[in-house]
Amino acid sequence: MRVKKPRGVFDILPDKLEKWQHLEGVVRDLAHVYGYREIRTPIFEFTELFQRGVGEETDIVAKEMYTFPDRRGRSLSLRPEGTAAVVRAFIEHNMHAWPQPVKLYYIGPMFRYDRPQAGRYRQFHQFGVEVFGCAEPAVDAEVIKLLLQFYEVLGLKGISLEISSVGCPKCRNEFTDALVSYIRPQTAGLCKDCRNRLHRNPLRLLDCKEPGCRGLLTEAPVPLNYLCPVCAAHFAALRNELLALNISYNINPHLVRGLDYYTGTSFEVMHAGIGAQNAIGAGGRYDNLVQTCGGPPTPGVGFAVGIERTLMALQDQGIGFPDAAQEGVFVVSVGEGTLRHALRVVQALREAGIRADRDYAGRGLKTQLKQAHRRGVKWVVIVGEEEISRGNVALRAMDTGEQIEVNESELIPRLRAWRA
RNA sequence: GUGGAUGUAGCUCAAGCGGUUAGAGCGCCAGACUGUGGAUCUGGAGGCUGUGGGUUCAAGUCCCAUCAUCCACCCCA
Repeated sequence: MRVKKPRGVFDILPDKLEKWQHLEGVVRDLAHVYGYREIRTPIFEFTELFQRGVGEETDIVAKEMYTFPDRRGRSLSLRPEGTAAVVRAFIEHNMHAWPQPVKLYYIGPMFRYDRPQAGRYRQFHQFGVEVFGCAEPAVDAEVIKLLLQFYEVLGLKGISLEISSVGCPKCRNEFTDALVSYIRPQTAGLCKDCRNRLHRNPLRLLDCKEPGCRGLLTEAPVPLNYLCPVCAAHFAALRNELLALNISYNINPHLVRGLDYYTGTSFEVMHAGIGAQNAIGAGGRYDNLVQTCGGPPTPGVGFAVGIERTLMALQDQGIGFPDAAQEGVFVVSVGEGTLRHALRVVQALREAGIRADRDYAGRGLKTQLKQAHRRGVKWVVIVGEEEISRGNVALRAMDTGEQIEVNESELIPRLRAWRA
């Protein structure tokens, strides 16, 4: 039996990859302009990093990690998200001694052992930014602005931004107590999942899609009403910053992020039309994460973008990218013994930096032209016995069918002039 | 981990109630057209019908299992 790819992963073929490369270019340009520098961390880390960083109780760590022992029995895991590793690197390289804030971005594959579905894969790709060492709401606003501008540059419409604050651990504990005591008398009306959430992670009750639960929760306490004065002031200041940046948003008091490390600000960008997994980018503040991972107390804020989901959203809207057209030249040889001559022409073009290809087998002229046509090249150079005898080659424009004969030495300057 | 749908050529799909050599369109290769692409016509290659069992004289078709894909739940980007 043929070997097939594992479940939930995919190949990216050239046609598609050109879209990826365009998106990656947008990421790099934008991050650069905003003053972020790229960091690359390993694909795997000690399992403990994610247990401590992401949280042992989260589904991601509890049941979705690719975890395996290395040859000495240490437990390693493929990274399920990007932030924990960046935090580890921040600590390990003493970045707190760098000029603050430290602004980093990353782009690369992540791994989660989930059941595949629209917009969800076992190996997927994220681009994200992290800012360390500045607790100002202005930074929260900056990363949100960067996130939105990313979609804007790509041309994606129909996105919505939702923001909220889950508060610091102190506010969160108060809120959780209030929520549990509010909902406990009505436990019977909750769905099975929510009865479970009540014990494991009461916050998630707010996120339930069951109409019955939503009904019970309309009047329930929300984190925003339990913020301590500091967290409340931060959230108010963030709203002002967003206003200054002309960013429109919805406050979603039921917005809940799935990772334990979030504190305060949280936000999510959604796009309808890519299926049930409609979050295409999300993030928030994590002011305790660096310390939790063994570093000095350092505030942080960042986001992650799902690249596959973003590309899906673009496709859903029929947004094409600037065609990475098959610019280039196809060299056709005609007649006995012209293959060698065609090789020299191809080589000269390539060494001049012009994309050039040819037929290797000396097939018929018609066939070679057909090849050139199908490749979509704009120019064909015909190296034929007749032209060679005059020291020339023929240059044919495939779009107009116009064909002229030029001296071989003029070929490259001529192509260069026309390329503009 | 749970539930539903679907697996036939590279792609999109046919094949009566189980019946003889599994077809078509598109694509691919070639020829018509030994010096000119997109059109037309002709021919060719390409299949263990996802895989493994079972029922039957006979299975693409019915049954079971398994794998994969899609969709949804859980969860998340």
